[in-house]
Amino acid sequence: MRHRLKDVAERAGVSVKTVSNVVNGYLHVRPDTRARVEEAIAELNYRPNLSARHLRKGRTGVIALAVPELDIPYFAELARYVVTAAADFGWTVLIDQTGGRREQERVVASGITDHLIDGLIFSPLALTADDLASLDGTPMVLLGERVDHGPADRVMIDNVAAAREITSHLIQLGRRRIAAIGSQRTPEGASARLRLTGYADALRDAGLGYDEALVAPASAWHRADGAAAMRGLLTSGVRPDAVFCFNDTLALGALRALHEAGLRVPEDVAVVGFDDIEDGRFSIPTLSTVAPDKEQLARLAVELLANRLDGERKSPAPRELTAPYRLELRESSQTP
Amino acid sequence: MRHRLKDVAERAGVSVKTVSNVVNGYLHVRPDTRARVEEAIAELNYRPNLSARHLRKGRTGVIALAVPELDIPYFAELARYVVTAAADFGWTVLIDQTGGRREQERVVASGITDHLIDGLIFSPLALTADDLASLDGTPMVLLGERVDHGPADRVMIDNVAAAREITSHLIQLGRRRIAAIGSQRTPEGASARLRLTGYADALRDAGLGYDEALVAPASAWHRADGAAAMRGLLTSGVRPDAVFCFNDTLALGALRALHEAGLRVPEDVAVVGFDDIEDGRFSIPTLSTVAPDKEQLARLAVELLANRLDGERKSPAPRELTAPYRLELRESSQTP
DNA sequence: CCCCGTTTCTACAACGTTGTAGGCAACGTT
DNA sequence: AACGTTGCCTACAACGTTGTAGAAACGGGG
Repeated sequence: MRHRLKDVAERAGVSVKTVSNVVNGYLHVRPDTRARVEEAIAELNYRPNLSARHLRKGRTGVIALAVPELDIPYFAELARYVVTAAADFGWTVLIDQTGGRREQERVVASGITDHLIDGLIFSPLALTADDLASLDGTPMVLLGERVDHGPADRVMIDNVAAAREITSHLIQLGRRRIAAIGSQRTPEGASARLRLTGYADALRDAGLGYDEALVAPASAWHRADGAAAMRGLLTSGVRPDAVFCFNDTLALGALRALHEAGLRVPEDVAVVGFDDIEDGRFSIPTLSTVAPDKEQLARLAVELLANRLDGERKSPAPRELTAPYRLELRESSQTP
Repeated sequence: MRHRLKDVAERAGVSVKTVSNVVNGYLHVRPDTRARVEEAIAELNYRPNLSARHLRKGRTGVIALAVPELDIPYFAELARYVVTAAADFGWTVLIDQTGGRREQERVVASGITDHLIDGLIFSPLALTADDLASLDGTPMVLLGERVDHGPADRVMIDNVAAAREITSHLIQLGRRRIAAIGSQRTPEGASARLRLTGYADALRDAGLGYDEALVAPASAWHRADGAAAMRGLLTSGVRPDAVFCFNDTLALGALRALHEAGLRVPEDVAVVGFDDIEDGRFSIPTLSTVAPDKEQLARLAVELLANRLDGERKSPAPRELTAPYRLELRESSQTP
């Protein structure tokens, strides 16, 4: 049922290599020979065996994308763009979930890699710089904001500036007791640290004090965590008039908690998030947020990986690229 | 940098095959030989070349999951469960996006398949029975409710019964003008047809008439489509007191449109959806929905595929399995 | 002490592909 | 007419792995 070059060659009355040449678009094949081969290919419904091709060529045409969780909307949207961008390079994308667990991230970074993929685009949460250093040199691009990974190609957005900008927006609305949800003390919390820095910077710029009581931690960044953190803030008596949530799912959870508490958004409390996931465009109220250019992030990551693959031998210095972002101001922070 | 069996063999002073035997856990290897080989493997950080192994073995250890869009939460959640279930069988999952386009679905079903993957789990939207029949027989399991695919292994939930049950729930609330959002006339709309059937059945059971004006089509099932359809219903003057949306994203869009129109949910209009995506547990109000057992769906699909791979030669009759579902009743259909 | 079965290991071939080297015509140039 | 050049094609080897067949060493029963 499944045919090989040899079968096509016999049917077309040429050598195996000639068929290979036709399949690969080699120039010097007589038109009638080419036609005969193509006919045989069609008749047998021949498809190349990629394992064999890749064994021979040393490349597999597959890259992996490793993300913590696929059902976090931000990563799902990112995955979509990466798959699209990779297709432009003729690559297939193998998607891995690490669950954000260091052990699984190490497995993905070293194990799964084995000869099955040409390169890796990686959004690590828990991986340490040491882990990365111990890798055999599978070409890899980091996608995200972990700061302490040591030398590696990387694509990100300026988290500090973005966080500062959206916090300033809240200040310009006249809010003065601005809470933050999503801080993390663990080493995994690099995004959290950067966004917290931007938040604190904006407060300082405006001459507002930084109040520890207004900063709520969230170990994970799911809706449930955002709701819990918001409830905590409300019962603690700090009475915020605005909340900067470190991602959109946290913000959606916070909206829910505010709703349950009978508070109006944005009249009583303004809410902003980070990531610009689709849910935020349809939530009640719609969610103001930092919108990273995900398409650009994905495209840059794929291009960096392509460069790394081509120049593999030369191993140029690691590059860091920054993708743009913009503020997407919607109902949750606009007085109607 | 990257080593082969041969390198390990030379270092350990044994034959290539002995190293292979150690790697594959072959029994008859003397303990001290095994130890020596394992030491060499560790020293060289040897990893098998999967392309070569698979070329030799005829299996790749990779299965593909093809879904229309990864950033549709339902598919993202499903993908997560499939990846997890596949891991139990030692499989890596390659995720493909088809965009629901027939052409891309054909490519995935026949092209990408080529020797790179052992099998395929497929949520087709646009693929026809003819397309499927023309495939070479890559082991495949369909995941979803398309009815006219011809013989193929398949996993699904009973859409008609589920739609009927949740519609009946609305009727039991005392609602009488129950709209439906998401109907489709295209051949792709198999899920839509089944859910519409269940909706109509429930109305008939209750002695309520089926009113064409209460059924709103939606070409895609995104939030924006749900919002648009709901606005259409509201301006058409049919004044529904409940809406059954054929999936949760439609329902979230509908909630948004109702909010904009100043209508209260569930007091003025009750809303229910289908799929039980995470957003619905935190929306305002929280969303009543049909909750398919996604974990079970994924597990059954992977198991069917495993069976199909083992018994490939025998090619048993296609099997259809049904996963359970339950109603998840939340605020959007409960009078507080 | 020989025979036979088991354990341990090895050599070889093959999976399907493509790069390399080279052969044979046909052509244009000296 | 001899020459190099180009176009077209083929044979062979190699990518790294594992199945097969079988050799060598070993041990136990006659």
